[in-house]
Parts: sequence; C-alpha cells; structure tokens
Amino acid sequence: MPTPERTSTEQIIGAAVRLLEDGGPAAVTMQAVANAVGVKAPSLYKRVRDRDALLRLVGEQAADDLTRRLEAASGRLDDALLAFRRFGRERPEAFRLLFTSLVDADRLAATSAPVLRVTEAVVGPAHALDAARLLTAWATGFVTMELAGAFRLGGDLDEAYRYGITHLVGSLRTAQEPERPAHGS
Amino acid sequence: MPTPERTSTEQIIGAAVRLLEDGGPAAVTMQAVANAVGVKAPSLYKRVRDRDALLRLVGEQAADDLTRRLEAASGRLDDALLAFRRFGRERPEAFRLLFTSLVDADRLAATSAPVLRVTEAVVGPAHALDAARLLTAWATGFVTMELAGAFRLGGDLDEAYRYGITHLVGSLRTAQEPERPAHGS
DNA sequence: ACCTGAACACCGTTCAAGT
DNA sequence: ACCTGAACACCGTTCAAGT
Repeated sequence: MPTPERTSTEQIIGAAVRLLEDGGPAAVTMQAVANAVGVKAPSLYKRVRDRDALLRLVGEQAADDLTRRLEAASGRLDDALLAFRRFGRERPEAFRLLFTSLVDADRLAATSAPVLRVTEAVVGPAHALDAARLLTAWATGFVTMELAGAFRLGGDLDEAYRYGITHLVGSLRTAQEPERPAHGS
Repeated sequence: MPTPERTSTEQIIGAAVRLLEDGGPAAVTMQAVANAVGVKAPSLYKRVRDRDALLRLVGEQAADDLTRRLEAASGRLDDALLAFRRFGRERPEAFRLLFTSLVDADRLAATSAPVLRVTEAVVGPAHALDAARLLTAWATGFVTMELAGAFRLGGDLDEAYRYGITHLVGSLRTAQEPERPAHGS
C-alpha cells in the first residue's frame, strides 16, 4: 500500500548544503540530514546511494551554480573572475568540496566553459585553452589560499585580487599569437 | 614503575603519512595508525591530543617538506614552480591537506617565503608580494585542478604548466615598476 | 511504496587497572 | 610512566517488519 513521500531528493540536498556550510563536511551526518528533513536516517537511502553520493550531489549542484554565475558574468573577463571569488567567499565549504575528487570531474570542468569562451575573444582561438587555464588556475588558487588563511603578509586581498586580474588580463592581451613572428597578414 | 616507550610521535606521524597517501584521509584511523606502529589505539593519546591534531602534524610536516624543496630550488623561479608541482603530484593527499584549514596558516604561509625571495629579485621589492601571490596562487590552483581532474579539454599538462611559467614570469619581467612612469633614476 | 526500529560493524575517545 | 581492555557515544548502513 503506497505511503505519501515525506521528503524529496531536492530537500535532502538542500539540508546537506546548509549543514555543510554551517559546520563543514563533518556536520553532514546522515542523521542530521534526516532530522533536518523530518525523517529517520534509514529513509535517506531510498533517495541517495550513500553519504558520499549525497556529498557528490551537493558538489555538483555547487558546480552548476558556479557555472551559472560565471555565465551571467561572462560579458567581461574581470566580472567573471570577480564572480568566481565571490562564490568562494559566500560558500567556502562548497567551494572546497568542488576539488575533492568526490565531485564528477566533467561537471567541474564545465565550470571553465564560460571563462574559455570569454578568453577566446581576448587571445584568439589558438591560445584560448592555455589562457583560460592560466586564469582559472590562478583564481582557483587565490581563493583556495585565501580560504585557508595562507595570505599572511598583510595587504588588502581585494586589491591583490584586482592586481592579479589586471596583470593577467593585460598580459594576455599583449602576449597574443606568439607564433606569427613578423611577416604580415 | 616506568615502562619502555614502544613508539614515538615521529613514528606515529610517519604511519599517518603513509596511510594518508595510500587511502586518503578516511584511511587515517587511530586504529590503523596504532596498528602500524605496533600499539593499541588508546596509547596514541599519550602523544597526540586527538585525530585532528595528528592530521595537523602531518600537514605541517608536509608544509615544511614543501618549504625545503622550494628553498632548494630557489635559485631559479621556474625551478621552484616546477618543484611545487612535483610535490603535489608525488604527495597529492598531503598537498590537499595543506589547504584544509586544519593546518596552521602561518606554517602554510611560510611555504611562500622562498618564492617571495626569488620574486623580489625579478620584480623589485615594491611589487614582490603581489607578484609572489600571483605565482603561488596560480601554481596552487593549477595543481589543485590537476589533482581534481578538472583539466578535461586535452592538451599536455606538462606543457600547459610550462606555458604558465613562461607567460607569468615573462609578464612579471616586463610589467615591473608601474609607478615610476618615465623620469629617470 | 515509503518509512522505521532494531541491529551490526566501525570509529574516536576516556579511564580505571595493569606492569 | 607508558600501555591496554573495557566501555561509551556516535556514525553509516542494512533489513525485516510495519502501514
């Protein structure tokens, strides 16, 4: 005899997201999640394979969210990079989760697509991939180090990030097409 | 009545390092560590406060190891950056652990000191900090993304890393001293 | 068809008792 | 002074039994 569903996968993911951001990965307990959605822990296994699968879902939702933000800001390269850091600062635990190898690598890589498109407009197709990797790697590392508290030598981090953007985007503009040495067209 | 010590903090850290690299953080169980050093789990608490403290010790040893490698390669900026990536590929779990907020931030920051010194020689003292942050952030992000499998669009990663080094170091060289506009000396 | 109580294996941690 | 067995709280997960 059917029983009405008392929760949903979306609700479960939502609860996990909140617990994660509030208390880190250790706080994402099957029990805590179940409690948050008004159900007992064993019931969660009807919707998610296990805890790792739930964390993967959380990570993939975060990746998709980040991708959406980057797309929305993809008109200007610096806006996209600022949006990237903003995401990391708003959702530090989700950001860290992205690079945990729990999250599907393709879903994570999709994050770079919007950046790749804007980059192409700046440096041309030949070096778009290298340039996009340079930018995404830098931004990823900056936010990772910032969240880890690795920047200890003072200075305004907002300014440091802007310095990086200006420097990198500027250098990409001048360093285009290194293999068409001098003979015109 | 004294009892001979059957293990040591160093041995315990060593076992934890091995377990970490072989099976990730989840494999670093107090039981597994105790077993590896020939003791029962409760005995570990004579030497380390708890599991988190043990992981912190592992992370700090990794940070010191990385710092030593960077110092050894600090003659040339590109050597230092190559050594940084080599460390990440040799000890991916330790590398990830570095940015876990478990590790003391000062100890992590100390890692950047050798890079800062070399950078200073390239761009001068005024922008050494900005430049060092640019480089360490990029390298950190590159290795983080590489380990997470985030580079999915093909291409040789060794080459991509070299591209980054060449581009970044080159751009730093030409972008020096932006605030001494034109009036000599 | 979903939900739950009971149970199991495993983990971190404490502590009294051994030597 | 270090080590251990026993115990406790907590966690992930399974499954038979409920509705």
